[in-house]
Amino acid sequence: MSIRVRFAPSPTGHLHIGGARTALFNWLLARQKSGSMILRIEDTDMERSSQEMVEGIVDGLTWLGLHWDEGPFFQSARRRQHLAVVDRLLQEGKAYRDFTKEGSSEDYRSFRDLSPVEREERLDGKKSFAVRFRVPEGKRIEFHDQVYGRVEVETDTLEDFVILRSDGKPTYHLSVVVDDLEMGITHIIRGADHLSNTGKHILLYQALEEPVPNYAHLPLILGPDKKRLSKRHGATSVLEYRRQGILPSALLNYLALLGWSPGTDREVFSVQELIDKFSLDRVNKTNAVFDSHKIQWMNGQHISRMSAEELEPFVREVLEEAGIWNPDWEAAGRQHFLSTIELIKSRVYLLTDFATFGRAYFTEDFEYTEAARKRYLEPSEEERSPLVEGLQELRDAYRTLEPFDLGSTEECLRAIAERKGIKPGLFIGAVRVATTGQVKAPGIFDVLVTLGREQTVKRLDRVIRFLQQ
RNA sequence: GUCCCCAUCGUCUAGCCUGGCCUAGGACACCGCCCUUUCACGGCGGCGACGGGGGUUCAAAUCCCCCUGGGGACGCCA
Repeated sequence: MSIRVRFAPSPTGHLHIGGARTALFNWLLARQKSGSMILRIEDTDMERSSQEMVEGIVDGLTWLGLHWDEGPFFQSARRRQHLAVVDRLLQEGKAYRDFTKEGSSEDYRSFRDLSPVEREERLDGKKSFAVRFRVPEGKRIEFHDQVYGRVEVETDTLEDFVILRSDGKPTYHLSVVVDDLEMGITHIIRGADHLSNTGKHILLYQALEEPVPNYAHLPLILGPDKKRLSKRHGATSVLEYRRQGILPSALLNYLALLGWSPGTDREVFSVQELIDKFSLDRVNKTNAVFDSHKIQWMNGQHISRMSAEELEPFVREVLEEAGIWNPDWEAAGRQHFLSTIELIKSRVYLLTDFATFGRAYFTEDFEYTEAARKRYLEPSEEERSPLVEGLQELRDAYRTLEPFDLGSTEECLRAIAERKGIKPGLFIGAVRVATTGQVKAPGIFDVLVTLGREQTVKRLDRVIRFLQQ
C-alpha cells in the first residue's frame, strides 16, 4: 500500500519557515515512496476568506516546488462529516454534552454522567452546550513515534477535551482525526508542538475503532534567542526569502539539514538527492536555531554549482525587477548573457547580487562605488597624468586590437603600463573600476573579453573623463 | 503551577541505540596563510563543545539516577 501524507497548515496567510520544513519532510517521504501528499487548510475556527488565506500558502509551496497531489481541502468545508462523528460518539456514550455557562465556575465534570432525563430537560430548555470527549480514567496510551520513539501518556493527565464548541463548530482535535481518517493518511508528520496532543488523537481513533496512523514529530525551529521563530525574528515567510534572492533549491537544502542529517559530511544536495537520501530515522529530536548566515552560504553554493542556463530564468527575473533586463538577451544576445552569468556566478550569494554587485555587467548605467573611487580613482598628483595617458593609450589600442582576447588584452595592457611606468596594480585597478564599478571583480581580462571591445572602450572613455575632472 | 520532551563547538550537526577505533569529526561564522597585482571560488591552518553531580564498568560523549538549563502541551485556538 502506498503511503499518504498530508501538510495541514493553519491559515496564517503565508508559509513560514517551520511550515515549509514540515511540508518538505512530508513531501520528501511522499516522493521517495511514490506516495501522495494532501494539502489541507486547517481553518476550523477562522472566519477569514478561505481563498485569500490559502493564497500565501499555495504561493509559498509552489515557489518551493513542493507540489501536492490532492487538495487543497478546507477543513471548514468538512463540517458535516465532523458533526456526524460527534453524533456517533455522543450516541455511543463516548462523549457527552457540557451545559456549563460561559464564565460560570460550574465544573463541567458534573455533566459527565447526567441522567437521560436531566439531559432531555436541558435540551428541551434549549440550553446550549459543548460536547466533550469522555477520556477514560486510569489508562495508559502508548505509541511509537518515528522520531521520538516510544511515547506514553497517562489518560489521567488529560482533561475531557471539547470536540464540539457551543457555537456548533467542531474543534481542531476532532477535525484532524476525522479528516486524517477519511483521507486515508498513513503517516502524520508534523511539528513537535503536537506531540503532547497526540494522546488525545489516539483516544479518538480508539473510540472510533480505527487503526492509529504512524506518527513522526519534527523538532521545532527556533530563533537566535532560542524562542520559537516568529515575526520578531525578521524574515519568517518563505516568500521573503524569495524576495531576498534565495533559490528554492537552496532553501529546501538548508531546511532539510535543519533537523535531519544524511550522516555524511556532505551538505549541498540537489532536491532529487534529498528525495533519495531522506529518512525519518535520521531526524533529530533537538530543536534547531535558524541561521540566516548559513542559508546565504548555501545559496551561494547552489548558485556556483548551477549552470548559466539553469540560472538564466532567475537572473532574468532579478534584472527585470531592477529594470535592467535587455530583451535582446533572449535572442541574439543570449550567449553573451550566459557568459556574463558564468563570469560572476561564483562571487554571488544572493540572486539580487546579480543586479547590485553585478549591475555593471548588464548595463552601462552604473556608478563607481565609493570604495572603488577612493581606492583606484584618486591617484596622487605624480601618478595622475601617467595614469590618464596610459588609459588613453589603452583605449586607443583596444579600439583596433585584433584579436580582442584574453592574451592580447593582457599583453597590450602590460606593455603600456611598463612603458608609462604605471604600477600594474593601480592601472588594473582603474580599469577594473572603469568596467565594473567595483573593487571586487573577476579576473580583469575575463571581464574585458566578456564585455567586448565596444563596451570596454566606452567605459575607458568614461573613466578618463572622470579622472580629468 | 501540572504533565511531557530535549541536552555535543556561538549556530547546524556526526558519533550515542550495538560503551573502547573520540587526545570528539564535518559545516556556517570568525581569524591567519596560500592561490589571485582585486575580490570570490578553492586549498591549508587556527579558535571553539560532550551543561553539572553522582553511579555502573577494566573503560562512558555513549548506559542509569538526580540537578540545572531549554522547549512544548495543558483553550469552547490551531
